[in-house]
Amino acid sequence: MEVRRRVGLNLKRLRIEKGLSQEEFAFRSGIHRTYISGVERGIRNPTVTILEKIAIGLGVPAGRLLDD
Amino acid sequence: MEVRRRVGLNLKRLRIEKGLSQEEFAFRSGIHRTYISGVERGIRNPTVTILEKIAIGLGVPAGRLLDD
DNA sequence: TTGTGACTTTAAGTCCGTG
DNA sequence: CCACGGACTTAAAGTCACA
Repeated sequence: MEVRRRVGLNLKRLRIEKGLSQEEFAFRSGIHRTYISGVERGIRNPTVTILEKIAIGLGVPAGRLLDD
Repeated sequence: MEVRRRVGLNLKRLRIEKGLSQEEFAFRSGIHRTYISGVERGIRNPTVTILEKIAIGLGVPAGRLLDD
């Protein structure tokens, strides 16, 4: 519940830092746009394989997505 | 696929460092013992909420479980 | 450009057990 | 103490039309 929100905020922050829209990022990471939207809003509970895809798309270590 | 193995190895290493059996750790972290077994062997794809439970049980930040 | 509800398919996660 | 399997319930993965 709480960790999901953290992941979502980290993703959103890092994505915007990269200057990417959700749609652009979705394409880069190979995940559907609406799914990315759900992760950012903390309503999805992604698995580690999804976390890895997101991290690769952002160019950061996967662990960064779990930072406080 | 690869990230799962990493998580499993990290969990196993940290759990053994704590001197805990899978069963003891499963109880501490509130996860079923057979599931812990599967995560350690890399055949499970845990969600971030499970990752958090595991990290709390180990007393480490959740991101540590994703270390290389 | 993003949020949302609804949906089907796949896998997460639990519980019983065995060697 | 652990790997592993079968059967099961719940939730995630993945997609869509529309606001």
